[in-house]
Amino acid sequence: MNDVKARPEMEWVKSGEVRISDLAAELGLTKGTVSRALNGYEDISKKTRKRVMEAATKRGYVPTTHARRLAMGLTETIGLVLPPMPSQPVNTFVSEFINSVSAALHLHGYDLLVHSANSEESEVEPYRRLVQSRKVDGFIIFRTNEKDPRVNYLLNEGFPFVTHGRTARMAEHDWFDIDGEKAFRDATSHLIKLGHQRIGFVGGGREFFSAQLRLKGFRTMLEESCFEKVPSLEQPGNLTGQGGEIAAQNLLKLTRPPTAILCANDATALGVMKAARELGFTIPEDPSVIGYDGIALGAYIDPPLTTLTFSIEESGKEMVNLLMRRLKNPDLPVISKLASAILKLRGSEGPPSSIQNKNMENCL
Amino acid sequence: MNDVKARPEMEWVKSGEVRISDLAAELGLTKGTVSRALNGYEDISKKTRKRVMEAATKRGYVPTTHARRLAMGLTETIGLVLPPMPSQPVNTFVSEFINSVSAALHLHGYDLLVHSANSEESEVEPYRRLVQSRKVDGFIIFRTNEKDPRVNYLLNEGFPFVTHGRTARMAEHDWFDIDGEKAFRDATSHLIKLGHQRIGFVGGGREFFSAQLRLKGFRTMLEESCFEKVPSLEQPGNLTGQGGEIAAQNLLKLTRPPTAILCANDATALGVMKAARELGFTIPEDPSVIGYDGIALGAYIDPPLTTLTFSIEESGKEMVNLLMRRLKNPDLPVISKLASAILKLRGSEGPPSSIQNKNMENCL
DNA sequence: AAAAATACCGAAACCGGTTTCGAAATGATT
DNA sequence: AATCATTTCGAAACCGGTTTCGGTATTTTT
Repeated sequence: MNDVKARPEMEWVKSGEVRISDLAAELGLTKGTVSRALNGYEDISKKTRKRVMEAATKRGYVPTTHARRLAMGLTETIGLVLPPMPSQPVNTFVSEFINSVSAALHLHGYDLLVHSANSEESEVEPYRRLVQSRKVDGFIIFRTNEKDPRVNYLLNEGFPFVTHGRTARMAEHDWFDIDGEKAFRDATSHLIKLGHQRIGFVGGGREFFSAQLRLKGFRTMLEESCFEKVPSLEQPGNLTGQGGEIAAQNLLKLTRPPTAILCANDATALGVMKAARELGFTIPEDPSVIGYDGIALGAYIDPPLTTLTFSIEESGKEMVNLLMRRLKNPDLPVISKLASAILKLRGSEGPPSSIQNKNMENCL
Repeated sequence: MNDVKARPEMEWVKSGEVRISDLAAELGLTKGTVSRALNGYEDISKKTRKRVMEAATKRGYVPTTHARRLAMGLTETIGLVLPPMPSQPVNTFVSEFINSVSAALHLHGYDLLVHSANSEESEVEPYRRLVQSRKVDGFIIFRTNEKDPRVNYLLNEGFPFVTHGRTARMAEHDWFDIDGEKAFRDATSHLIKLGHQRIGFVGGGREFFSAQLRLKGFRTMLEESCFEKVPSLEQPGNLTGQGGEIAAQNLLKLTRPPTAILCANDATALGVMKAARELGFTIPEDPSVIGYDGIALGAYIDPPLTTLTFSIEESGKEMVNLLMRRLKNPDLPVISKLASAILKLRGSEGPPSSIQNKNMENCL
């Protein structure tokens, strides 16, 4: 082992102060050689490589990110823009999702840049800025709308991204989604099997594709079971507790109120439960309530909220996989992945208190 | 207006493709001149500056971030490392906080880099990596422990950061915190005024400084009101619903159970309420329950959860202010800011069902 | 009108890495 | 031993900006 002559001023206390040129000078090599040694090029002798590696670890050399990225022409960073939040968000999806995405990206050596949307400007503005300043290599988009300006912009720009949720142009971009339609078919079927004959539905805004798909699942299952359509049992909502309250009031004041209410998400379901209580109804006997999202808090209320749940962890991982694939080869065909939600029975649903009609096998 | 001769190939469709050298060539200037013109240097004539600016906007020139940062020797990025999350978080603090911090940083031209902590490695490892690779200029830290390795590392490294929450070394670093002690004095006082004589407390882990301060506030107010100390009324918790359940079982099985239970956070309170229900107790008559965090969903449960709430928005803003100040001048003296929580009465507390002793003015 | 001051811009170094290219040193071949 | 192939490394260009310095061209001063 050839011991390098120790310098008198051995003050490498602070980390991150040693540059590649320092290493090179210390070893009597050039920057280029050190760089190649560190990056596993084949044209470096074993001996030199070893010397370089040892010196690097000893001195705690870590390449300066910006320099490396500039030289290599990439950012190794993925952008995630938080959509404007309701003043009081109800579910923890966002933080769990960020956590999962960040962890998955890290495995690939990527960083996560989180921006917040300024509600005063256009929805695509943050994306435009991020693209133009070349701060990111791609985007993770969630909470998609059917006609999504962000998707339009990025598609037009030819910039890589993956969405959580489908859009009208889903054939043109990679996406990951939960099969909300199937989820709501399942939930509806579950209620029908319990004996419910009148099932209400509280939806989300028309702009949310996912909410539309959930409604579709609900309708499909009713049709398959030969239920007649009752438009008044389908109430619009807005994915918030307040929306749920209003919708529930409308539903429960009907001359023949539903014996079960399916909600587009858990926040809505909580609003429904609150309104139902205030109107003197008792859950789950009358009416049953089912939500969607699987929020942890649902387990602590009375009765515990039955809900459709899915793995946010998995969502993040899968989306990162899709995005990494896209970045490696931009010309690959578009792919997508559909995961399913599972019905988590917790107690806010049950058989209807009075089984009015026993003619359940309508159309079988 | 001197119109630049239009080029035949006007295909600047894709944004982000024009470099400063392109601009310079087009204008017959040098890179340096264009750069100075764009950055408001005084040694550029009005005419040239105008020409440059117009060409820049016309061509949609945006400087490449990494190049600029490398040249200027800064990252304009702040790091935020997500602490390992409970598998099912109940509150939305993290997402709201990220949102607020990100927005505030953006106003200063800074980006937010979010990392997730790998639970297998040391808590400081992500910080070390971020520091060494020079990816960030500073950190936002939250959920501090009394003895916090992250704080120790960064202080030792002399690296800028601000914490949300105090630490044992709070005299050495900038911090922002909610005055949990005062908050719990207020809440305790409120319960005493309602007539409660036996008040239980469910705390957080000893490692969380904030939880300790809340306990202190509780004790202080009891002392001031000349209540005798009853150790069994102080239960440990872990800031989760499960912890609340266990603690509540212990409290409510006492021969003389408390008529009110103060909880270190809302998740705990939810657990307490659940356990109380299951044991046949009725809130708020017996016992009253108060939480801390102000989670939005607390308004939808039955009864709505009375809680101590504070502005996460403000927290984020203030922390960014503190950090920006520190970055501008690292040698400034340490400062801190304490904000207060307010008691949001929603219905889970009230007078005790049986006012046992009327000797309320104990020591006044 | 000559000298001095000022305005304005070009040239070049620099930030800290990566990568290409070619040359020197070493080893293999005949 | 001369020739050719390999191994190994240095030199230099490059990524895309910023900033310092110095030199004309233009004004202002005397």
